[in-house]
Amino acid sequence: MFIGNISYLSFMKSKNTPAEPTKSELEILQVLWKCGPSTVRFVNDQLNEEKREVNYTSTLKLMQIMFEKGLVDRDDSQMKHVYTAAVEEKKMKAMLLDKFVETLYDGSASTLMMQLLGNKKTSKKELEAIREILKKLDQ
Amino acid sequence: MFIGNISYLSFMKSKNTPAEPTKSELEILQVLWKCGPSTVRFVNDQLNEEKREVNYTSTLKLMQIMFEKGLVDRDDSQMKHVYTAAVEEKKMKAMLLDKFVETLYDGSASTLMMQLLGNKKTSKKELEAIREILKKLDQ
DNA sequence: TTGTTCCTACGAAAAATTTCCTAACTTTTA
DNA sequence: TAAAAGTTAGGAAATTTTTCGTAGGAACAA
Repeated sequence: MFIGNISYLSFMKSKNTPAEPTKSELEILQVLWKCGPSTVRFVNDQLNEEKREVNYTSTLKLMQIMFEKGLVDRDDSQMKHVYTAAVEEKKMKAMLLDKFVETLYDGSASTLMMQLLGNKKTSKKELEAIREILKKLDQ
Repeated sequence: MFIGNISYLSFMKSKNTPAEPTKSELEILQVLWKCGPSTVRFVNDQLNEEKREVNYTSTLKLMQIMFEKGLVDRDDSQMKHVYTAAVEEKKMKAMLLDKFVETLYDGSASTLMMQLLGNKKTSKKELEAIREILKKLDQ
C-alpha cells in the first residue's frame, strides 16, 4: 500500500523544529554556515584558528553526533566526507533568539531592546542602523 | 602592613564579572530576582509550580553551589537560610545578552534587531514600544 | 518526653556534554 | 612496494551539570 501523505507524522523531529544544538555544536554550525560544505579537517582547522585548541577526532565525533541528530547532512560518497548544515542559519538563529527572549525577557522584544540600547557597547552607528530598519518597516 | 588598595586583585572573580550561571542556576536566579530574598523551600515551590518537577534537595544543592560560586548571598543566622541574588538582574542579563549577540550576531545589535523584527512573534504593540524607546533616546 | 516534620550538609549517582584513544582502512609519498 | 600520513568508526574516559539519597540536627506538636 502506497501512502502518499505522511503529514500526520509531522510531530516527529524534523527540520521544522530542529534539535537544539549544544554550545560546541553551535560553533561547528557557525563554521558550516559561514564557509559552506566542509570536511571535518577544514572545520577543525577553523575552530583551532578562530576559537580554541581541539583535537581532530573530537571535532569528528561531534559532527557524527550532529549527523545523527539531523543537524548536519553529509556526503560520504568520497573518503573525505563533506558536511553541510541541515538547518538554515536564519531559522536556527530565530529559534534561539525566540527562546532567549522568552527565558530572559518574558517574551518581550521591547524589553530586550531597552537592555540593548542601554548598553554601552551599542554604538551610535548601530543605533542609526536600527532607526533605518524601523523606517523601512513603515513603508 | 596595611594594604588599603587591593584593586590590583581585580582580575579575581568578583561581582564585576560574575560566574556565568548554568540553565538551572538561571532559573533560580529568576525566582530570586522576581520574589526577593527567599528560602530554599520557597524557591523550590516556585520552580515546581512554574517550571518543572524538582526534588527539594536538588534545589538546595544547586543553591549551595551557587553560594560557593558567589551567585547568591545567604543569611544563615536562622535555621531556614535566606538566599539573595548576589548579582543584579540588569547586569547579569546585560552580560548574557552581550554574549548572545557576540556569538550569534558577531556583536551586531542591529543584525539582532532585524531578526527580531522579521519575527512573527514581535507584535505591533512591541514595535510601537520600540519606536517609543528610540524617540526618547532622541530627547 | 517522644515522635513527626522540616532543615542543612555531604556525597555520590545519573545524565549530558566534550574529549580523545585505538583500530582498521585509504591515500600519498619516498 | 613500503612507510607515512590522513580518514572514519566506535568506544570509553573525562568533564560538567543535574538529581537525589542519607545522615544528623532543630523545631514543633501531641
